[in-house]
Amino acid sequence: MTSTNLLLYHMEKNSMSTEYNQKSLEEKWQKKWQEMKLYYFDFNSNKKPYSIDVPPRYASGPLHAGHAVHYTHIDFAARYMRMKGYNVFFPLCFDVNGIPIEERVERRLNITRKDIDRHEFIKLCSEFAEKNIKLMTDQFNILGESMDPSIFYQTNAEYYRRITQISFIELFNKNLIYKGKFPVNWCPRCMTAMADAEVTYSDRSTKLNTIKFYFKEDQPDDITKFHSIGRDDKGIYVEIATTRPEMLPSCQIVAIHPSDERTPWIIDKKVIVPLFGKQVKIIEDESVDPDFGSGVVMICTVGDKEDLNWVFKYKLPLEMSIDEEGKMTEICGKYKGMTINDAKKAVIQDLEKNNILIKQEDLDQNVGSCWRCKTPVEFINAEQWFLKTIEFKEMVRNSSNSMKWHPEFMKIRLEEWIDSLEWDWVISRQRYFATPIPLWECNKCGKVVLARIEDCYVDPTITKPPNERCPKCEGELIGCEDVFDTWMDSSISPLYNTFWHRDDEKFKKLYPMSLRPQAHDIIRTWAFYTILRCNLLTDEKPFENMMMGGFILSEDGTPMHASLGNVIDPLKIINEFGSDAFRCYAASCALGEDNSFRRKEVIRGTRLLRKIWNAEQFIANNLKNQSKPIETDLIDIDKWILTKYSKLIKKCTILMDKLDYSQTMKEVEYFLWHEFADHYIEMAKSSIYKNENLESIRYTLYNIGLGTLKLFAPFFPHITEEIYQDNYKQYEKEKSIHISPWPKELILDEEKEKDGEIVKKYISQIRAYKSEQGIALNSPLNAINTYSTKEKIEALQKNSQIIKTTLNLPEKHGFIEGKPDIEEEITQIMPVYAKIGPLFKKESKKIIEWIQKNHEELIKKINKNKDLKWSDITIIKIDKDEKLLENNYIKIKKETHLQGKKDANILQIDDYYIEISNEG
RNA sequence: GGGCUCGUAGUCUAGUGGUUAUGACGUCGCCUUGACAUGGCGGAGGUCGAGAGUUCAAAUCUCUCCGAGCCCA
Repeated sequence: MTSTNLLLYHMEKNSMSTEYNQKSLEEKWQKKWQEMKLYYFDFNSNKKPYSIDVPPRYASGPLHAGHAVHYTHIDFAARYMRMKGYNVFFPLCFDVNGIPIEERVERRLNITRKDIDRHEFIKLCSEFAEKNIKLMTDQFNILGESMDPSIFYQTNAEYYRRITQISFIELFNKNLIYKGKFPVNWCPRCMTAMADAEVTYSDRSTKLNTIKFYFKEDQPDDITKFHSIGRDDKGIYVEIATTRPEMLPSCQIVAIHPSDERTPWIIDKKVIVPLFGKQVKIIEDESVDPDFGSGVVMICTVGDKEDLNWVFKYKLPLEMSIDEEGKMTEICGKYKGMTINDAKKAVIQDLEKNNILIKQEDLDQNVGSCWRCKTPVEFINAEQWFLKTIEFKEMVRNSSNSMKWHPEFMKIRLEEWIDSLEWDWVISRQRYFATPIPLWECNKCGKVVLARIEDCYVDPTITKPPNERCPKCEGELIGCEDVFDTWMDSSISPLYNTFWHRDDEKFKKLYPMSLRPQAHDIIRTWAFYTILRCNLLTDEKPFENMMMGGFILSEDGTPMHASLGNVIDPLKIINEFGSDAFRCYAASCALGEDNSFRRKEVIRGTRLLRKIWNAEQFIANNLKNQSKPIETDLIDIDKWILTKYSKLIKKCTILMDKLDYSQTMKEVEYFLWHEFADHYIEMAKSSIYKNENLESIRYTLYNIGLGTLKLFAPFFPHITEEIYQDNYKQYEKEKSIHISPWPKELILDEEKEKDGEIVKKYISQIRAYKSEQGIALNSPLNAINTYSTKEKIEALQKNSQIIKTTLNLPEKHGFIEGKPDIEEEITQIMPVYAKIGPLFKKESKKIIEWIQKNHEELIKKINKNKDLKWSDITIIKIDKDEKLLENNYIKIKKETHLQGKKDANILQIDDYYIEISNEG
């Protein structure tokens, strides 16, 4: 059967009975939770707040599997903390400003933003984003996320941008903002400045062009003996390799490595830039790679970051050959106004025509490009606004150190980024759909007039300045047309969330926030900028805990890309398997590690859910029409399982506090399935059918049934709610499992636990034996006696009733200490390395070899004396004398020869001997 | 080129120094058993990426190399 057929089959089956109909119950609860307003943050509550700085989802399109997993992880934390009694602050929020949305709109309408009115364009962007917000709000709901829509925000709203602007004004007043003319990364397509953090690097192939630079002065003929120096009818030249011939007009110097054999001959000489006739000097510099190209390089302003270093080192003039629209500038003569690519082609053509181009070779190159549109970035010397960053490196580092990172190693990424920072943060962008920079400038003296805090939000392209004329020179005030980098908005999310500048009392209560969840690819942006800015504005860290999600890869372990067709749509998965099952996969993803999408984990989810359903169904059948079970005299086996259950709760609580979801779910799953269902329920049900120990068993079923359901609740909110409502709510006061308290440990009885483990293993081994023999578990087994060690027999005797009932042994079955009529032979002595190793260190190997060599003799001694002493190992010199077998220095293996009674067989399992009658 | 993470059965995975490596999926065999055949019981399947080192003892610690992913230059 295909999975779809299977699903249909079960859906049909389910509709006829009380079985688990996943899909309809998930939809039902998603709707009901909304009506119940279950997840609202209570501003009047006295409960301790647990506040989550939720990543505002970027409103450029629907959620993919990676988002779905990340938000589900956050939901685990929110649901857990709610059950732990916290007042959970879990806002529904969206990030809406910025280039990616502008870019989508431009592509969709096939326009650039300059083709239409600025405010018309902003409106189109806003409409596009609103559609996605609505779509994603539904998706969050379908995923079962418990976000609070009453503390909703979106970063393009005036109420949010107002806070961005106020934060800028405060930073400005603290003298941390400055305007500077500085070469910045520039995307010629998006026509805006970009921060270093927005530049991504990718491989592409290009041409390396070798060009002749003629010497200005005559050179001695000898010089042509060196490589890459030649002569033709126009004179002597040096060869220079470049990938950017269109940048020739801004060539400033030519450089060669000091140890190059040609250096003494050509240093300080002048060469002529081809096509442009400009004279430039040859200098020596360590950072030239002598093996690249001809070993002689031209330096232009500004081709890449390396060029920029030269600019500062040699104080080169910042002549720009490319303008902000990616076109050639004045200095490019006849190429002026051409695009970069057209200019490149034209220059190469002209070089060829003039016999200046020597050769063209293919070259693989790593180029910086715009992280959104992938256009290679250029450097533009432009006036931009900066936030001082470099001088606060230590502050950010200290702040990060005062947080708890999950996982810890992710902190290193932030530190590495801090160490590598060289420039302040360019916060201005020449775009439209973003928060306006709230200032005006005098067109005469350049004085900056800031907006008044009480006036924000303002749009200086529309709003009038606070003063009509420049307060200094009476000049005209021009509204700033630049807008903020979108990270300026998103990196104050902790301030917005905690009512900074909106409500002091709430701010004091909520700041710093409890948890910042995010993915590791934006550590250098969102995490870094948030820590920087919140510290600058509040002198305090923005959050206590950092939860770093990994990447979700496609099923084959490669990154998901629309172009590769390997993108996983979480809604398709949910449609097929349900969202609780999808959440099972999410829970299986370890924090901070990259996880492939594993359909198996979703399938594992469907099975686990059904197991939960069936086990709870069994419990419900035994609680029906009864009053709430109360604590009573518990039988030993109930104390066993309740002790294990209590230990489970303790363990899971620790794991959840560490945000270790995959391990928590594994623990609960194992307990429910392989302790509670496989063993306890098997024991309990035969007792129930014989009306034995009903009160004790019902108490246990109730508490473990409800408790494990609660442990599962953060992971599987739908199924747990359905079962809670049907089976438990009538006895409990909370209207939903998701606001009920996290379970507590009930009893810890080490002795009963130990006995219970013996009973469990005994029963399961006999059960396996029955299964192998083709005997049903509840069919009678005509076993007369069980023999074993004192410890085990005592444990079995204390639980004899439930054992006999479960296995259907005869009432007169005896548990007898000792052995039946058998012969035993010791066949092997096994040294225990963990005990012998630390005691004898380097001697260990010798001793162990000796024991193995002399095992026959040692076996004889054991048969005689029941044990060995150190003195029996004659190569050892040791003062103390211990019994080796008793103290676990050695273990023995025995083989048993049965002397069967006439009318019985003896079955040996582990160290049990079970006498089985041949009759009946 | 640098940093971080990962590499364990056909596939995925647990495993912070103790020699017999966990579990799941798949696979093979047996079983209608009073919650569940979407179940139960059992079996087969491993040079723990490669090599070297530390140690009485290494999947585990160290180094080198190889491969994957992410981040950065």
